Amino acid sequence: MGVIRNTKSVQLVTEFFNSTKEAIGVVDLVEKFSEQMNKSTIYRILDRLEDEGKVHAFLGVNGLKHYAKCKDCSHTEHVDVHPHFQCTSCGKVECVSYEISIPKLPNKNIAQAQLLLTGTCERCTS
Amino acid sequence: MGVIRNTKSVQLVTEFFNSTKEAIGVVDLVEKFSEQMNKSTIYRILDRLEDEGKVHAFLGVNGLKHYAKCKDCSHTEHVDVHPHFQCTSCGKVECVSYEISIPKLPNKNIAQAQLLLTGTCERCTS
DNA sequence: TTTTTAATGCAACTCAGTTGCAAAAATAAA
DNA sequence: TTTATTTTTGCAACTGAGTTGCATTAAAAA
Ligand SMILES: [Mn+2]
Ligand SMILES: [Mn+2]
Ligand SMILES: [Zn+2]
Ligand SMILES: [Zn+2]
Repeated sequence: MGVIRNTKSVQLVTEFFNSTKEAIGVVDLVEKFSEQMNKSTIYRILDRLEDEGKVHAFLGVNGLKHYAKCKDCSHTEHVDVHPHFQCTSCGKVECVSYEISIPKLPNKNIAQAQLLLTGTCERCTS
Repeated sequence: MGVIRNTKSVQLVTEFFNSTKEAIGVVDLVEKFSEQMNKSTIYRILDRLEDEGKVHAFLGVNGLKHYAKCKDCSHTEHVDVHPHFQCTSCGKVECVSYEISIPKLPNKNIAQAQLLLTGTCERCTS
């Protein structure tokens, strides 16, 4: 497909995802890079990185799109079905290393499962 | 809290939820009742029904809010932690009777788990 | 360097969801 | 039943995430 070009903006976003294990919501990303690049550019870069298998996306509790770096994914093989955790206190969102057991349902063909866990993180759990 | 008033609009929405087991997205609801009531009214009625425990809400794959009737919930006790299924072919969305096993994570206090299953439903599975 | 093709900025747009406020309807009080 | 009180509704305008068309700019290829 599209050969992703190594632009200044792509570099910045890529570097950011390499520097953190946490997931980040689009709003924060747009804000974070508001001085470096346009809103549309971020959305488009995220799209590209996503279908290249560099990052993966999921929705937080509020339905806001979040992104995090992929570990062992590629454009052709997107092995990224793990739960995500969102702290209702500090807002931190992260990937959870845990195998989701996909329930078998009669007469249904379940292709994917998205599990979103909410609660309080290590820092916020008193 | 607020004593929910038995208006014509509330009746219509309530009757609808009593008539189906499927979940329905807000867009479809707004469309369905577009001749009977205003968009804002639907959203407000859904809010009220939700915190009265009459219906429960969750987000579909696209992040669109969906509603379905509650089985054993009340205002004080909202026992509604089951998975939801969304057919990627016909768009049907429904509640799944299946116990979600909430993973224990070290130093995290997990309060809630939302599981969204996607695939093809009975009718769409050839 | 020149040519080709992809990426960007910008501004305008879409669409789900919200809000303030005056009018209408439901319930409570008289 | 009539009147007073409180909730609900319609409407129109707004918010905020995400998208789009198009002209310009920057990468990569030739
Ligand atoms: Mn993840
Ligand atoms: Mn349900
Ligand atoms: Zn936290
Ligand atoms: Zn189907």
